[in-house]
Amino acid sequence: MGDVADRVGVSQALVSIVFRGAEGASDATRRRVFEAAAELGYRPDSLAQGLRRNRSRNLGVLFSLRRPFEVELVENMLSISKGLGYDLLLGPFSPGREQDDVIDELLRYRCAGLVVVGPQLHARDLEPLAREVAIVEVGRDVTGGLLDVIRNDDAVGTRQAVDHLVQLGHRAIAYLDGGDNPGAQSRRDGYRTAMSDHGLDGQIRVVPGGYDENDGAAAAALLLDQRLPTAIMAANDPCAIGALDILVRHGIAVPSDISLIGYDDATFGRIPGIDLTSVRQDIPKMARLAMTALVDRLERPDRKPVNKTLRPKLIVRGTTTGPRERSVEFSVV
Amino acid sequence: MGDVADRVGVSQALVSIVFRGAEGASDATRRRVFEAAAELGYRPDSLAQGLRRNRSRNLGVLFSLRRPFEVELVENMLSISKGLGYDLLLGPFSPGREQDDVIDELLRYRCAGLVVVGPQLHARDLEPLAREVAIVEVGRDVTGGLLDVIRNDDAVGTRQAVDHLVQLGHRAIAYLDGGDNPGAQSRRDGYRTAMSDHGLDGQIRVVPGGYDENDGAAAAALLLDQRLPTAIMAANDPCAIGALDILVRHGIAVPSDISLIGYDDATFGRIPGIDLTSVRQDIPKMARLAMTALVDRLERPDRKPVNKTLRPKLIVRGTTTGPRERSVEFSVV
DNA sequence: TTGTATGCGTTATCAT
DNA sequence: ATGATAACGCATACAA
Repeated sequence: MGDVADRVGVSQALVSIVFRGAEGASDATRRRVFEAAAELGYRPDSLAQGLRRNRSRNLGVLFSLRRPFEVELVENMLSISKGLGYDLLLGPFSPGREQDDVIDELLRYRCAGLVVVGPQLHARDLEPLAREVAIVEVGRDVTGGLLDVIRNDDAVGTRQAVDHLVQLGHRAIAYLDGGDNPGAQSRRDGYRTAMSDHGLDGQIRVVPGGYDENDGAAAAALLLDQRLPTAIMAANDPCAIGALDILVRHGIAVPSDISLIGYDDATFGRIPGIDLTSVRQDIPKMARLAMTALVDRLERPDRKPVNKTLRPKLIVRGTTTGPRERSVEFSVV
Repeated sequence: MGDVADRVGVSQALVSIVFRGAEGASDATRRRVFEAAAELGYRPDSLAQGLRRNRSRNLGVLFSLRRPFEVELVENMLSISKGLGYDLLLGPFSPGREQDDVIDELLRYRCAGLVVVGPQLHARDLEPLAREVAIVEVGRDVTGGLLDVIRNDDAVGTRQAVDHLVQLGHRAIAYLDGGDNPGAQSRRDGYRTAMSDHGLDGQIRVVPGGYDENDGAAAAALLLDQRLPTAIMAANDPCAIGALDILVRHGIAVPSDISLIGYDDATFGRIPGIDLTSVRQDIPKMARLAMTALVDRLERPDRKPVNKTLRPKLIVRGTTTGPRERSVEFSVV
């Protein structure tokens, strides 16, 4: 920065003003500073900036690189935070790097706020941290004390899916569970309650599964050993995809033999040929809410925690249709 | 840090020594420093550290969050860089953030070295930068001037795949192309040359495609309008998966009707039910080579550029088998 | 083994 | 509108 100042013949302070877009510099000076900077290939030093600024302009996000839903969320957050004038540092979980490690690294970079997406530790482990940094949880099932929470009404989502299937005439509807992943419990509860409300208690089947293709495939394999349902709901899209592959490879056509519904409806990871009926979470909106909640909290630390629940929406596509005749075989509870 | 020093009753410099693990502090002091730090919840400030150290301990990696191969590479690099004592900053491409922007942000954080994975700009655009920071390219088809290059012998990979299929009796082998993605040209060339070497010039069919499921599905759809081959090679795994879904949905069984081979063999994104025959790139090894090349260059800036090409390995799994009888129909060139 | 002093690049305060 | 100067948290050279 000194070089630029020398080149223009002004003080460092002025160059700083120009680069921050702060007031107190003539237009002529601004132009000359930018010119000189371009010629010298000058680039502001984020490290020094962060050090000097009392309140850091760094935000961090904890997530899993392997979950399309989270990746898409992060992509949205990246552009939003840029618009808000913050740097968003990525803190991916990876083999051997658990939540604590990632948080630690992010904090070393002076992140004043953290968005936590994945599951990992329980929310209560974050509460103490919330006194140190602003924390927003996304997609978890918690109602935090000090934490802001942006979540999806997962139970409503699975309920919509059940309603849809029942309306199509299905009764034997199996659920491929999401285990202890974020939102999984609500989704499972929503399925159970909805089935019960439709008088289908006897048809409730929750198959152990998870959030990735492996889990879906394993769950589907379990189903194959038993009497098949006429419809399957999966805890999320990758799970549905994994199940679908197993089904198809065993000669079971979707949707003519079995209807299939996923959850998330992330555009990334969506396989066009499959055209999966799925429960959509409004990812761009969740990203925006999370980032604004975080920034808002930084500006007003004593604001009372936000707890925003979004309503998902079933997107009907090509993997659901009415049950075959053989479904009658199951209809007797 | 001053707080810790006060608490223990020593100077800041000593605390610094202890935290860096440098020599010059008694064991007793070390213990007391760590104790005090734990009590106060002290955490070293990466920003200040980076600012003070002349040679930064920050590295950066440019990649796409949406490509499983690259994500897996990055996951490996994360743990490796940690072991080497460097921080690896993530610079993901995302909608609206092109290569130049990402590089700029990484450089602001004083990354002394960059690993560039994705395609985006051509290598010649990086050459000028290479005087400013150490740059390692991974997976590209370039032979750089100032840049280190770690790559896979893509042509050998597709050749192995062709050899395998020919050995099984296939002749009508179509190739779903990767467009202008990294490595795609070599893979295509390898296919062409291998086919030619087997006297199958007349069977060469390169279908326009790309590196994700969408591309694979679209390419497969094109194939469906024509006479089907007995085997399909895809430019990478997602492309193969996309094609597979289209095939299966049209009642074409894999491998009994058509054999299918992918490329990359990343464990992440691998769908267990599919059991795809694929050309494996040794991702952990590539990650290690890239990181060590980068660190090595930082320590010896004048070292002449490394250009390491790894040999891929065909992993035969469940999607390839001998052609059906009807393949005879194509066997007359 | 330990302490003192200086500077990294930037921002912010206070002058001018 | 512009300049001088201190301070951010830390690492390092040097002195003790």
